[in-house]
Amino acid sequence: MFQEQPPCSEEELVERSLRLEGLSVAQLAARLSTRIPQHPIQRKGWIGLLVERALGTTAGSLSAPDFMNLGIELKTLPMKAPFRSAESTFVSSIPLLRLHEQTWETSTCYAKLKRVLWIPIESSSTIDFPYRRFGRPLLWSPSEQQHRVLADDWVFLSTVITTGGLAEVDARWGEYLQVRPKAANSRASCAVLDEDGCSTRTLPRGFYLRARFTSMLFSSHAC
DNA sequence: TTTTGATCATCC
DNA sequence: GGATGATCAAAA
Repeated sequence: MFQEQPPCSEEELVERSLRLEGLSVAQLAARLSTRIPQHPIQRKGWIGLLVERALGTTAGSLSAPDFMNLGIELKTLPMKAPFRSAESTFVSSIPLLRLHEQTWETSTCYAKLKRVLWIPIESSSTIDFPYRRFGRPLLWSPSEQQHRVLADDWVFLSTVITTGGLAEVDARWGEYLQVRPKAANSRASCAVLDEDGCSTRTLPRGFYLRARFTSMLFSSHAC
């Protein structure tokens, strides 16, 4: 199956991504000689994989930014209207047993958020899936203000988790970042230490960016 | 089985 | 309508 070679520079990646603007899902799928899954439920994550192939990502399933050599993470972003993202954005799984070894600066979360190539895609249910179009990509790094809030969120949530408070944490915590389940289903489990330091099991979690935040991010870069 | 890619479906 | 918790698919 057709796949682009990895881009050698940020400029090349941006140039390549700009060529997606205005393309429909059907058009990009045709260029990559692939078929669109029939059922909506089979399309979860499919757009992201399609764009990865179109742009030539290199990280595979590693816990690293998609373009490892460039330090850039790729995210498709469903937009229900201009500047209105429809969903939260998964950032990274939370390594519950090793989180205490990380700081914000060394975290896998920050590794992905320090530079992101956002590819907006129409997601309104009024547009048939194949006809949804890609918007103008945005190569973004957190502003000083955004960085401050993200760092605060991460430190706060991570501190609660590493001190055994995970059971209390839910998705309402955090201003820009939130903690939510990241698993095949609610019966999935992974190891974690409880508040007494005893090994137990819990639902795997991940850090997500709130839709409110990604909407803001796009409106602040509007021309 | 785990990590990636996310969106679905329900509850408020 | 929006946010939260649950879930689905591909790849390794």
